Amino acid sequence: MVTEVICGEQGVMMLDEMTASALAETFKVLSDSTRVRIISALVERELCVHELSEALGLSHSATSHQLAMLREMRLVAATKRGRHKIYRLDDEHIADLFQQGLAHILHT
Amino acid sequence: MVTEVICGEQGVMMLDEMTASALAETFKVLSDSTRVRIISALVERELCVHELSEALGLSHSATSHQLAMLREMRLVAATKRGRHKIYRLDDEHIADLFQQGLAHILHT
DNA sequence: CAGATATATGAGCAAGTACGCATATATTAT
DNA sequence: ATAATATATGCGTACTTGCTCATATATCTG
Repeated sequence: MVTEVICGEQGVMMLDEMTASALAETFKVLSDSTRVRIISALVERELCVHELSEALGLSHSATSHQLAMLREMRLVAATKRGRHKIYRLDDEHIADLFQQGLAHILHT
Repeated sequence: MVTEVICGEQGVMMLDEMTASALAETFKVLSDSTRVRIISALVERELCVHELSEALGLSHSATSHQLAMLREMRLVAATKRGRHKIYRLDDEHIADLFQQGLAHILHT
């Protein structure tokens, strides 16, 4: 008699909650179109808040809030120049994920 | 006299909202630790709902809800086998992004 | 100095999200 | 047929999120 294994006889390999949370946290950054657009622009060159908010078509406040979030996650860094604050990408990983994700979207 | 360009004199290259939204939508899938864990398990082998919910430590309902979402996005597919429904990954891209993201997390 | 410009940030709100509960359906076992 | 098992799904709820508004700080201009 053949005992067919259907379910639950082998162990399940699964990422632990802590690592999964850290990973999810990283992807969360790119899960909003505003942040995706900010990063897409910063991949090209560094920009000030004013340039970003104009390109986004959003208020300075909204833009600044998102930049604050990206700063807290150490994905962007800023340098003050006069009354401007110039933002740049400060994490290779995010740019890589962005590029790979974009490539996948476009090849479909 | 040297006119130093500070801001706003060059055009800003930025992804359009539609493409950015599509990209964000993709990353949103991986922006939750439960879904990350489900995908991490399905990368190894196909699994039924019961196995997933046990490994997750979540209710069958919660697990089923997340699987429904992944199904709608065509990232997983299911085959009914008796009273079990066996889920498997059905999108190469997501597995790639997951792997790359994980590699980045671990090398830090 | 006063006024304009550039950015930051707390509060509040509307929309979205992830979970559990209750319930429904389908399949298998007794 | 009845009970148990496996999964799906509508609803309610607690939580999160992304924006605007109001306000604050800093810098530049006249």
